[in-house]
Amino acid sequence: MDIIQDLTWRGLINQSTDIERLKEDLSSGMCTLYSGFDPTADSLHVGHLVPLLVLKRFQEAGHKPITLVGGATGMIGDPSFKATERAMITEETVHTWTSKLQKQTSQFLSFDNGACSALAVNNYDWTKSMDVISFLRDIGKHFSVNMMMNRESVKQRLNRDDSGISFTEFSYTLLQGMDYMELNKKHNCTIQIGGSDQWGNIMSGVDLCRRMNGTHVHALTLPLITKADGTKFGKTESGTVWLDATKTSPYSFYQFWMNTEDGSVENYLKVYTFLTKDEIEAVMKQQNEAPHLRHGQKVLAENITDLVHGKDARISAERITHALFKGDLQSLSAEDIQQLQQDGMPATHFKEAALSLLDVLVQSGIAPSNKEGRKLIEGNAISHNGEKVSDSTYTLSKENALHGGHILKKGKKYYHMVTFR
RNA sequence: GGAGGAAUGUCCGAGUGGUUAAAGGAGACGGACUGUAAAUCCGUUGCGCAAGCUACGUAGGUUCAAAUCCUACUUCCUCCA
Repeated sequence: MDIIQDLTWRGLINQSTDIERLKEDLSSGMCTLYSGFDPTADSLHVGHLVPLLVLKRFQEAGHKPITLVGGATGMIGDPSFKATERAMITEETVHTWTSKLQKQTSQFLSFDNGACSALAVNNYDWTKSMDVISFLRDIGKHFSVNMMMNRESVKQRLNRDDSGISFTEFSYTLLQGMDYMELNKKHNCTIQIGGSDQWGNIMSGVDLCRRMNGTHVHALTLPLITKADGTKFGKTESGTVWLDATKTSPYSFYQFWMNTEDGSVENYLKVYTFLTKDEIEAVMKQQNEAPHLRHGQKVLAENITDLVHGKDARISAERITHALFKGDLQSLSAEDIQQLQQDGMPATHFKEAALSLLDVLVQSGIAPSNKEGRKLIEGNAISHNGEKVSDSTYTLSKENALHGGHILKKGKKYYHMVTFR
């Protein structure tokens, strides 16, 4: 199975310029491809993982991947399919975020792989020194405003009667086009991949390469990952699922995948793991025979957590999971409790010797306010070391601890460890 | 620069002087059922134990009473030989 067949089978191809010619180019030797990541936050999230892993797939198939971080484009803001103008981010913040993303994107690729070694670039490097006149004359002349306005990605900004678009954001696509042209010229990069929302921006680059470099280059977009019911993917109770371990702990990350609904498991296995077709079919066979065992979810969570956080972190996450969901909390040993804390289970330590349950809930962030906390307790949503508690004057202290720790559960699956002085 | 229009809770969106902590929807959270699934059903969804407090772009004003009226400001949208 060649790389395109593999990607097709995984459902990873949404749109491409000339798939036949792309196949030819890929089979006739090493190709260079890139994908860009703009600093819109201080970390990437699970959505970004898709293009990142596709770069890896290409590298494993013998091609050269380039990760581009948008030190320049991040200052402008991509308007594609955004309902409103983005608030400006300060230059300093963009620089900080850019360097964080650079590290993150690099962890998935091999930079020591002979001709196929990955390359990491920052579009700030070739954009910062460009002057206005050159930009307008050399780049701007190749873009038709009429065509730009016809793009689906900016239509809602142009047509809605309560929003608009600034010249700044409208020009974004020129910068991304320039990136592709630049990488094509310097590194003979001939493929750009990105999410399906990036089609317009990628085409800007394809056109610019043709006009300025006289080269034929490819565009390949990946589908937007959604849940089985078509709703947005990548969010949990606590928000976005980040790749940064300090923002989303490996345990929460692992749990996110464990909670995948049955209808999406196969799709996610194809998109997010490097398991082969045969392996995935075997997993799905088991899954379909006994869905309640959640075999598919386990394989999924295990593979992705390994990839993003490493094996040790994954094993820790599994230990926590096993202790909390599989066993009887009361039977945990003192070592188990210690291990849970080391493994990174959400935890809060109090300097006091004892506190009421309500105070603990609020001060540890399990409940956002006293009122919420009371509601949870009265609503029978809180368990302490495995026992439901519905009395808000209940007090936690050394006396009712379990080997020095208190395991609180909110709802069905949110666990939090609390310890006292 | 001129003329007109808009700004409401997490989001969308109703509301044009009092019964409005603000309809409806989405989302979120909790409960039941389950398999840490989906679907379904029920409840909650500004803060406060409470009295009460704070909220409808910002700052003032009118009034017994304002999200609703007036003034200024800010931001956005539409049109202009």
